[in-house]
Amino acid sequence: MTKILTVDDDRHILTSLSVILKAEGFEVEAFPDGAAALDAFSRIKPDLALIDIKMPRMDGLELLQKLRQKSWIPIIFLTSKSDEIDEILGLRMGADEYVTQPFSERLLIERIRTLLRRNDLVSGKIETDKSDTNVMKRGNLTMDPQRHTVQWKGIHVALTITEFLLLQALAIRPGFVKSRDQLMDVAYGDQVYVDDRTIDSHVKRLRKKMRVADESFTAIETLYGIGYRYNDAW
Amino acid sequence: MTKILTVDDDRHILTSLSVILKAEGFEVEAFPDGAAALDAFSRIKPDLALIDIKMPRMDGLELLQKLRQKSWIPIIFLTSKSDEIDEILGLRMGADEYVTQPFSERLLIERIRTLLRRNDLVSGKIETDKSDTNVMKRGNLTMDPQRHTVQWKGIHVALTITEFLLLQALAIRPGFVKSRDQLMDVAYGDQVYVDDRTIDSHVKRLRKKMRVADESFTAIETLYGIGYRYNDAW
DNA sequence: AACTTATTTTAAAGAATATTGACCAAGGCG
DNA sequence: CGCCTTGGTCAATATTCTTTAAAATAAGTT
Repeated sequence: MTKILTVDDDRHILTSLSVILKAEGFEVEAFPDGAAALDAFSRIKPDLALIDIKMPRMDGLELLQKLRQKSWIPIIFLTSKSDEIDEILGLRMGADEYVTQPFSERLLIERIRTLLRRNDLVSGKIETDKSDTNVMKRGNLTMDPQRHTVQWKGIHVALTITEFLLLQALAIRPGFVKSRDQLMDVAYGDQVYVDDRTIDSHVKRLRKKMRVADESFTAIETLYGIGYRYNDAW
Repeated sequence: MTKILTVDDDRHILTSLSVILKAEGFEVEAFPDGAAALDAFSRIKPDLALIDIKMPRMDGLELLQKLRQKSWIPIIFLTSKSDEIDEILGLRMGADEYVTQPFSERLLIERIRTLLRRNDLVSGKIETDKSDTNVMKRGNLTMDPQRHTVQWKGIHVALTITEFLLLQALAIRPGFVKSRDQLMDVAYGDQVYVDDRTIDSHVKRLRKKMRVADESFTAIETLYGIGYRYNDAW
């Protein structure tokens, strides 16, 4: 059964979400704060997460980043209309979708189903190997954020954290162009700024390491004047 | 349901628009400024946008340009009678229509319906694939700004940014002539000026690349002394 | 047809962007 | 501490793209 993780400090919203989702046949695991959700994450192995962007202690963006170290399940943010700034950041940092509060029930469900469908399609449906939820497969690429391991065509490739995050940022939506700024955000979080050439440098190292496993590795494309794109032919 | 995005810094107008549009059975997503609208755009996936041309921070023209990087939904500008200069600019830059304030309710609705109808006709109705955000289809042409991909009759064609923007500017309104100045504005934004021959050069390369995919490509027509026109026979 | 104007094409200079190797700084760790 | 890994920056080089100029062709005009 499809499992959804919900995180919101507002109890009311949390229960209302539960009701809605359960009515749709989803299994729901609800948490009042990011820390608790994070701890339980590996045990629960949800298929999708619904996260409030504004929370005390650990906010949604921070949680997003931490979760992305573990898994690349689809993540939907709950935001209020006025949170435009966070919206930008969240999107750039690897959230998949947004739902603004107060949210329409129908809309929310629709978004969830779309994302689940997309993920099934992309990962090839079979890969949803429940024994190890957080292993991600995209064509020839396999990444396990927990163990920090990467395989290309089954061959292990040792990456540094930055390289790993960069690859993850690229591979999370195959075929989509990412500007260097976007990649920066995913890999470093906002605030931090590095030179564009630094990204290039990492891409260079990434490609080089991948080519050790596969001489004809070309899955990371350069789009002149735009950014990079991950594209695994398969 | 047909979704309309509205952007205006005047709250009164924003609400009055909402009332009018909702009464007509449209779904409305309203934003007080360009930045917010832009951020939310991909999530909302509107079928049409109504934009005030005069706004603080990011003005309508700037927003238009940014939106055109993402989508070619019909866009209507709200302008005051005295904004003739902007009108010209906006038209050149790819807006579809104008409504001058104070606007007649009937007129506005009429314009909206016309544009929606046209768009349905042009895009062939079915193509409105909501699941995949901003893919644009015009007859044999498919463009995806997020992936930066172009297909002609299903065959992939690799374009540079300028070529991409130019093609987009042409294809956004099939059958309508665009002067070189207009094309320039869309591709570069106003301010920047390049020689007319430069446009020709790009058109030449565009045609050449398209002919690789399709030897008999003729969708970009030259109108002697006037400009270029995109016309996909279908 | 001769003339004028506009477009296409070619070729090449010029600008912008990307790649790469080298270097240095910071931090981890024996 | 000294060694090693990693990450960031720089600068030289390579690549790709854009623009321009000029010649060739085409289209409109008288």
